[in-house]
Amino acid sequence: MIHPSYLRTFIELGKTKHFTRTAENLYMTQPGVSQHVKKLEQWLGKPLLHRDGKQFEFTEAGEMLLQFAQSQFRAEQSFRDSVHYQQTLGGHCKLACSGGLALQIYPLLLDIQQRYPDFRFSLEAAPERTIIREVKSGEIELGITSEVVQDAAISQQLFGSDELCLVVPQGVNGDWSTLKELGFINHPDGYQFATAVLSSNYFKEFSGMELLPERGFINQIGQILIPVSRGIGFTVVPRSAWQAFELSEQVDVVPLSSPVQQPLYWTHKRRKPLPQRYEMIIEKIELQVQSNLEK
Amino acid sequence: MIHPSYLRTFIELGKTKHFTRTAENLYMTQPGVSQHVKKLEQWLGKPLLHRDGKQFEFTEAGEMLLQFAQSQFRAEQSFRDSVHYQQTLGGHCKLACSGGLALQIYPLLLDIQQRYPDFRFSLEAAPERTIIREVKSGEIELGITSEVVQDAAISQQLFGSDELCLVVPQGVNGDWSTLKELGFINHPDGYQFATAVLSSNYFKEFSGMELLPERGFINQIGQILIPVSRGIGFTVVPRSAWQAFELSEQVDVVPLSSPVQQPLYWTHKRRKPLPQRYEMIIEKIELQVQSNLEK
DNA sequence: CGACACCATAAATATAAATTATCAGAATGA
DNA sequence: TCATTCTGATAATTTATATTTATGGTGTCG
Repeated sequence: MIHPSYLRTFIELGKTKHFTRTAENLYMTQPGVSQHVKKLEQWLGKPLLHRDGKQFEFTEAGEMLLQFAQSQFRAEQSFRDSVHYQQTLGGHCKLACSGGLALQIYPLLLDIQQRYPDFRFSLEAAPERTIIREVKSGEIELGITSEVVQDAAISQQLFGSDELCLVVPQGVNGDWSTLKELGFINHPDGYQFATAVLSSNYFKEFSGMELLPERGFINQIGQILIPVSRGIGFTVVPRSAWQAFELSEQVDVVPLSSPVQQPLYWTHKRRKPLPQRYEMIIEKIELQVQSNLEK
Repeated sequence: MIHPSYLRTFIELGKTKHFTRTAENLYMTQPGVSQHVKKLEQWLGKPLLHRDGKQFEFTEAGEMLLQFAQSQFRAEQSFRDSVHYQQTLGGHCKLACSGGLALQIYPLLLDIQQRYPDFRFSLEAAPERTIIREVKSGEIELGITSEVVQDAAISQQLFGSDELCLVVPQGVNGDWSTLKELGFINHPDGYQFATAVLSSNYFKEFSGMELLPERGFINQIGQILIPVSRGIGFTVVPRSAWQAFELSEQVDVVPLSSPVQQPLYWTHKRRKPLPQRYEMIIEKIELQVQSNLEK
């Protein structure tokens, strides 16, 4: 890319149409202006001036370069302005969370965007492991996870919890034998969730997920409970996922003797403080999660 | 403005997130990368990296700079492309001519623009002197004039002519005494035109415009002939202006014993060859002017 | 705990840009 | 018409800038 001071010189030459006066205005010497123009011509590979002795006119390329140079300087100016103006009610926010939470959170984000159109949101529904990986890589800036991440590069804050629900087809009881017969509907976090719930509520019978027949796998949050509602199997999902299921009355939630709370952590890079624009989002999401617990 | 090579380095750092590897990829040394980043930070007045020992993350300003730098490079690339691609069927064409011709020419330009939307036209209707001045200053690139300009910076080519018409109210004869009684309706080129026509057709009686009463002055081409149509005075305009007058049947054109042809010259800067994009325009206008003569 | 990987800093060197000095052509004015 | 002034181009020199080399400190991993 060309040295911008050459462009500045050329812009001034466009105004004065006079080498010597250009030099004076820019506090340089006349040969400097000549050399700048020559550099620009070498760079573009085209003459910028029709020269006729000491007279000159701008060529087509010259006129175009004037336009371009000015646009580059304007772009720089507006960039510097935007850097110095801290944008707290706008900007690109990149988040990721579980599918169940995503269904609840997305409307909140849209509300914000409607009120403050300078916001732009990317919300990804993804499994825990993916979220953690993407936070570490910087693809997303703020994740919501339930796992505690053992990584010095990651910082986490507990802000709420989501109860894990054992969901069975309508009218089915929660006996171990029934569950074993039904079989398990798996999803990206299925093994982790099921292990947590079954090991503490069926500690006598449960001895590992490998012994339960897996009846299917689905990674669309809206669809995990469909096979359950049709009597095909049982599964374990966060309460938020069950609440978000449109046919929630066609499945039953088995009351658990020892409920399992799934903690919710804000998860982001430790060394990179979250930009201010996340403040409002965090506040709204925490409110939403608290209201879930009260139901 | 900042040296672009710093930006290039920063872009590479954005890709590698690694000083040493950035240096290798750009065939420079590691301290060079550090110094480039430092220069950029001094320039912006904000840190670009959250540093933590040898680890780092981009700050908000850093992310913004990455975006900006890439957009600057893209802009430069597309500029260079556009310079090397000769645009013959598009671009900004700046023309000026008399009002009468403007009325005829403007539809031609709009036809062209409809077919080739990359064109952009500025057509100014102006008096001769204005046209010449603006061609010299570069405000317009191509003018149509009737005068021969004695100026080494201007180049002209004869391409047609427009007949000057002595226009009187309907039913009025062209006797000198009648004209003198009617009085003159003046316009920007009125004295010049009238002097040319009257001195060669009324050479016995005519002895200067000062002796004719001036009944009005108007610089809108569509309105010059209105006072004439109402019997208020006579005037002299190019045939193109009379043809363009919507009430042309409400005025009479006096047949002249010695018709006066107004030459039409393409007028532009001598040292600045007309860009190719004017080719089609010139062709169309010349055709139009020739068809005027045949009427 | 030692070896290595990584980035920062300072000094030295290399590169690039500015100025000075000078020339040549064109406009200006007596 | 001819000297004078004004303007821009070029070459050589100086100055400024950027890059590299050398080195140091810190964190990481086996």
